[in-house]
Amino acid sequence: MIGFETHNHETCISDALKAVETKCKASGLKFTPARRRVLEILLEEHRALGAYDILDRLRAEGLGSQPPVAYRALDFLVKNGFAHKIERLNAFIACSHMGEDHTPAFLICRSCDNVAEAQSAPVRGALSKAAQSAEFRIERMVVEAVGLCPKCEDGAA
Amino acid sequence: MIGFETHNHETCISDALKAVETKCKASGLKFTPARRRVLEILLEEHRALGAYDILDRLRAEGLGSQPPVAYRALDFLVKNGFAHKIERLNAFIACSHMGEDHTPAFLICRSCDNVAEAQSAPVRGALSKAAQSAEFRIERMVVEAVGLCPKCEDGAA
DNA sequence: TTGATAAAAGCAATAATATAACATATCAAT
DNA sequence: ATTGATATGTTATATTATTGCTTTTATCAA
Repeated sequence: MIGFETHNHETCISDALKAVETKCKASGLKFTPARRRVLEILLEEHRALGAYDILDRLRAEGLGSQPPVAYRALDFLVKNGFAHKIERLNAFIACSHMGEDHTPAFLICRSCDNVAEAQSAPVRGALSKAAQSAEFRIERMVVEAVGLCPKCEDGAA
Repeated sequence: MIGFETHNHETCISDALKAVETKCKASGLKFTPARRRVLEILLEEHRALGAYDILDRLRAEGLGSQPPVAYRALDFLVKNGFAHKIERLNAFIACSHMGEDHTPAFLICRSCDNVAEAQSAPVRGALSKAAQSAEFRIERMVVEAVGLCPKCEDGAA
């Protein structure tokens, strides 16, 4: 799980961008400058950003100034699995498992708002059993846990 | 799991209200008219309602006309576990397991927006394992699955 | 190369969701 | 009765998200 531990951020960004480029080319998706820049911003920050935070940065860079600019780029990224929306925060974060087909589960620190992306495959398994008995067919899942990350647990205990 | 199957709605409402009354009395919580009415509305509808849907009804009944009226009542209900917020829908629903200490998991039908509340204890178990390896301490969880309920699966397949 | 067409971007307006701030009222415990 | 804590009334505003319409750009077939 990528999340609270440190890592080489430069390669993390460039690897992710490369993976997305490849996937877009393969799928005929258009990885336009605005979409690319929004993903870069999310990757650089490496935390959940609100649409208007992103819009502010786009504005500052002359890449657009109206809400739809940000929302369209984010829609594209989310729809194609390159980013996720954290419902709890009304915010967006770059995907940590580019390319892999996955259902994410998020660990959200309530103190510093950092977000780690865990795999929710076991979670999905557990829930689908309950769903089956209700004859409910699960298509997508949102799993968000709120708590304290290691740093904040130590610092602000 | 309460949810998509039919049931006796009258007793379902009155039982829930009675349980909440009891719990409030026991805990020294004030179950005021506005709070009670909001819970009643949620119980009657038996589905997720937006804060402004609720506000409209309160307005029509002369119980208050400004957003804070609805949000305050909802905050009270959610904080004390009598209702839940469905993050995915920005909407609120009465709890189906009044009194029991539980972490809910929701099954949301994308077609009719009905919501069933399942238990997420096994889900929590699955996730806490992943969280442990990241030294993350989970305090609360949101589990929301989107899919098709039995009725809509049959009807709109 | 051009013309058709589908996707994306530009732009203005507004909708939907939620909170802040502050004054007033209620109620329970001293 | 006085205090302190909680709840309500009210105005205003903040935050998040979408609609609708026009113009531009990319794609692709003739």
